[in-house]
Amino acid sequence: MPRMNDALAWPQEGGDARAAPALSPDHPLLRGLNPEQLAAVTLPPRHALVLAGAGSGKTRVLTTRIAWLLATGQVGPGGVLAVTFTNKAAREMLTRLTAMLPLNVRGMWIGTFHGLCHRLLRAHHASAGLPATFQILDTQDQLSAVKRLLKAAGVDEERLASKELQAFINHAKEDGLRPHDLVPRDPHTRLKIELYQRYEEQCQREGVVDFGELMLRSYELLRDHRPLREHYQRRFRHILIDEFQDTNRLQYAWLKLLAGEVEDGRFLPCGNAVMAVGDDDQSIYAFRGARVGNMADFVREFGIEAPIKLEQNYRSVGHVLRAANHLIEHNRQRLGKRLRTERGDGEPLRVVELASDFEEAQWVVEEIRQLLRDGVPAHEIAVLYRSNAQSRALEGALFQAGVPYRVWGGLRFFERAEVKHALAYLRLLDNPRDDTSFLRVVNFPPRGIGARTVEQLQQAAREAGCALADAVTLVGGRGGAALTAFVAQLDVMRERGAGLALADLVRTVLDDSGLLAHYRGERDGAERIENLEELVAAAHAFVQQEGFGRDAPGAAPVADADGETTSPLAAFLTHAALESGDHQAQAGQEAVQLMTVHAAKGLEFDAVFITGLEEGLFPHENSLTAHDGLEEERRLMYVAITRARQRLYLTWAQTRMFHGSTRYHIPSRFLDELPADSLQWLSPPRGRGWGAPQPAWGRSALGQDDVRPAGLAGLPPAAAAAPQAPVSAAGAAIRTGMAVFHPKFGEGQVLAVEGRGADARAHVHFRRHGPKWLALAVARLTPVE
DNA sequence: CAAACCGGAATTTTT
DNA sequence: TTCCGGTTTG
Repeated sequence: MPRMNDALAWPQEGGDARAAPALSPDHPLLRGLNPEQLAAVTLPPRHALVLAGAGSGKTRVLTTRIAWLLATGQVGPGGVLAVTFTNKAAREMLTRLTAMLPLNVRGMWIGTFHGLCHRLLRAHHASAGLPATFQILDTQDQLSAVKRLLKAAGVDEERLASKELQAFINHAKEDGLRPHDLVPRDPHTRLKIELYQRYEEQCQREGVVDFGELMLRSYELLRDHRPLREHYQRRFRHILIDEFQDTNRLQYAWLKLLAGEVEDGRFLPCGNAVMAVGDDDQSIYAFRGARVGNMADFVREFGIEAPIKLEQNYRSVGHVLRAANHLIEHNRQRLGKRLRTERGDGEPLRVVELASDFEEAQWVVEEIRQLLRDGVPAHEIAVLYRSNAQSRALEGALFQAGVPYRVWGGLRFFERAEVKHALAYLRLLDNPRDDTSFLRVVNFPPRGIGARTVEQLQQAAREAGCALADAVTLVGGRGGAALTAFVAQLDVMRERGAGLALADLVRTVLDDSGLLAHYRGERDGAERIENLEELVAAAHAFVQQEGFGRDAPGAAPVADADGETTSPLAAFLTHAALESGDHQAQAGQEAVQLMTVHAAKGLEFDAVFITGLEEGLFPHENSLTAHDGLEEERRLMYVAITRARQRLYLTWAQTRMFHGSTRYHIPSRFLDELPADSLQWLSPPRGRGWGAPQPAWGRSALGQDDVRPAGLAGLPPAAAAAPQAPVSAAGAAIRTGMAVFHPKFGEGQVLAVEGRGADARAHVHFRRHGPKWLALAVARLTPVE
């Protein structure tokens, strides 16, 4: 336990009071801030809500605020609590802060919700009812724990899917609810509550906590231990939260506790100040428990008179912002905010309609090649989509064209199977009761312990009420012997590792466990071995970075910032669990970036393509049933638009492969919600057919780019796309791009041909009658020379 | 124990 | 269509 009277926080007590602050507005820290930013940075100590629009310099404000508070002696490093959602954001804050001020970063509480909760729980594990060695279950581990539980309870997957139970548990925790807080409305819910209860018992027995538990347990720790709570309430004079719109119920409750709430809505005047920074228009994580409503609640409960609005955008040109503002005004539930720029109009958004997802991909790639020829760096080009499945067509086209690209998403480093196996061995060294890890590697690499034996072991452990590792002697026969040998092997590893530096310990485990040997013998094992080598390197780097000292023995206790002790191994395991690592070794830096709109949040690019702008896809059909689902989709579109600095493309395709069959789509309603005079249709505007004044699709009609040489391809979409295989109808081969004649509709151009045989259909734009789908078996279409 | 086979599901994601 | 997980088969 840290000493409760720590000379924490504020300089008056810490004895490091600085000279009277230079409060003049020309203080070097304040240089270049606009009036709103300045107001936020220099606000006197009181609660505040900062509504920070996209690209408004939010991170700068947050970090400068902290720097300002420190530099002016209003608070010491120990008195600041700054919370983010991602490690990346926390890291960035720290980096920028240390660039502004010479600081001892180690004493500062800047981190993710989960990282900080973890820190609290480690420091006060006994009060929280946790063993000192408790370990963290990631999502995968949690699911296997749930599956195991269901099996033990004799509930089969038919009756209750493991994923459903997992989601149930997580949502309950996000709302701060324990099993006894839940009311069973029906038998199914009753079952889930019952299993939630048993899940908790299982985790407790095994000494593991899932992500939700980190949050909930530390909330309860503060709630139920008054001296401790008051200690931290006194300590943290300034609490800052980033991305406040993404907080869930529990996270908000946690913040309120630290801010001095004693009981529902009643606050102790403990003199601290909470600065919540967020953007309700960028709230896109309701599906994982985020509650935009926390912003309005915050205003009410913390007595905010007027939020500080950061509406000056430093990222995008006028047309982009106008489109974003216009779109988001279709949402009803908003705090209200309007982005402005001083960067000039720039060029209008380019809207393109294509016949199929395939042609969309082709078109995008052609356009990308032109951008590259114009000198736009590849990493400044992003292709965004609503769902991951859409990346396939794009990847195919990029690959064929030889354009280097990088897809975001997929498995992260610490989530790879081989890495998880290695980590499971390491976890068992620290905590032999970790049954999830035990089961993961008990027969991996294969060592003759089959399903039957494991079954027996689980049975025995259940009956004895002990961990699997402690039950091995209870299993007889050949299986029992193999199990005992396995546990003995772990013991040997533990002993051998005791005197080693972390990286050497990891290497020893890789060898002794047989993992390396196993993958060496596998055909596709090379990459896995590389990753395991990478793990050794990561352990080494971790020790260096965390300052554990080069020669610190693996098990030697090392003091952390608050005088707590953790072994390097335990710290490394935490690191692996809380920071799942990069998305993939970046295959070549200079690459076009492909990602979902969600993944693009917080990023910016010179040129952005938003693809798949179709009803059912974006907005996604599944979202329409959810409460406020459409508004969230619209916010998602808002996020997508505001990623672009200069040039923004919006594409949609009439047909798309969806679950293996072709689906016909109409354009997204979001296209209709954009200001027409900020759009430049590169294909015929919908509903106007060819009769309308030719807009077009020529270079001449394009917006004048005042920032970057335009030089875009301006291709006619369908005509430029690769011709499809001919489909013959009534003897004549109808192909994409071809001019055709129909006895009733007259002349037109084929935009797409799809299907085969009797089902073959063509999408034709007729001069007089607009776009039509025609069955080739029926329609009398003839090619025009 | 690995390969082969079948059925079902297929937004979005960080910790 | 593709991917995953589960089961069956060699």
